[in-house]
Amino acid sequence: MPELPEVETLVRGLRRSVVGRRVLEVRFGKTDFIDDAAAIERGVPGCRIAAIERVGKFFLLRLESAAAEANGRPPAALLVHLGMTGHLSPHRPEEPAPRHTHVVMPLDDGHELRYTDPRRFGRMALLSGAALQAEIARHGAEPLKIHENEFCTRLAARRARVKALLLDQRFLHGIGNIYADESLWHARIHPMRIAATLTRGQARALHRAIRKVLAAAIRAGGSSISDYRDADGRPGFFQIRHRAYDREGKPCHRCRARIRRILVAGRSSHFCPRCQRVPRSKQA
DNA sequence: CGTTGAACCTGTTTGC
DNA sequence: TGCAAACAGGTTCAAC
Repeated sequence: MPELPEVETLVRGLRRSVVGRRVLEVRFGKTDFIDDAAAIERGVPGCRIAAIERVGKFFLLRLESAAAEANGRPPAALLVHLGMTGHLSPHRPEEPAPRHTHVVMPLDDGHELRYTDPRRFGRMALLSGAALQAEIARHGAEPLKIHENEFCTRLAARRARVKALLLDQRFLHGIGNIYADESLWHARIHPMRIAATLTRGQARALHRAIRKVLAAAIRAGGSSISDYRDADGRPGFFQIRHRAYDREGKPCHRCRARIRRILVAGRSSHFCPRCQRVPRSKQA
């Protein structure tokens, strides 16, 4: 569910509601998606949430603790990834917790921060210092920050299918299946095109399309396909502006040809067979 | 380097 | 109607 725009929307909501709050306690349901639940149980209670950042599809809850400072330990951060079905938001304790609520953190303002995730493809880890740096370093550039020239240069060096590359978090950090398909539609590029064979103009168009799509999606509060909600429980609205994703058989908004769905990099890929021409060579 | 398929897990939708 | 298969916003790993 959550790609960069959804995580960004959630981060903005959480900044208003939980930054500055102190975590009183951490309670767990299932913990098989957590790197080291015992470390979280030990290290998080008593900490103040000093800041919340988004890194790709990750949340970074920066923690401040008097104990760590006194011992000269580097500040820790709680890293959270929502996987396919994760959700993170504050609630009143009297509000019944839905099924699959696996982490509950009561805060000093009477609310509790809950992590809910039916499939448990998400991830949570308490990291600091070198381990935190390493985790961030293994991922690629932020798609809204990378410069056009660098984007084009890196694309030109790769023989992978462009869709596979957009989904590769070491190439760009934060794009998932929805925004890959939407960006390729806007740039009029077939998902199976080999990255290095794109013309400079096409590469620039893709860079521009990614920026445009992500920015518009953030303004719309993300895409709600079935269950995504922001920190205040409201759905996003970008799904009504999808041009390719989940539109198999529906008319292309540019040329009315029927949107097709094929498998690329093991993922459903939606594109317009007329606007996004098949690679000359073969395939698709 | 790159691709494919499976695995992780639960829920919902689709097809016969 | 009912059950099984297919599919889902993600990531990782083995095998080729």
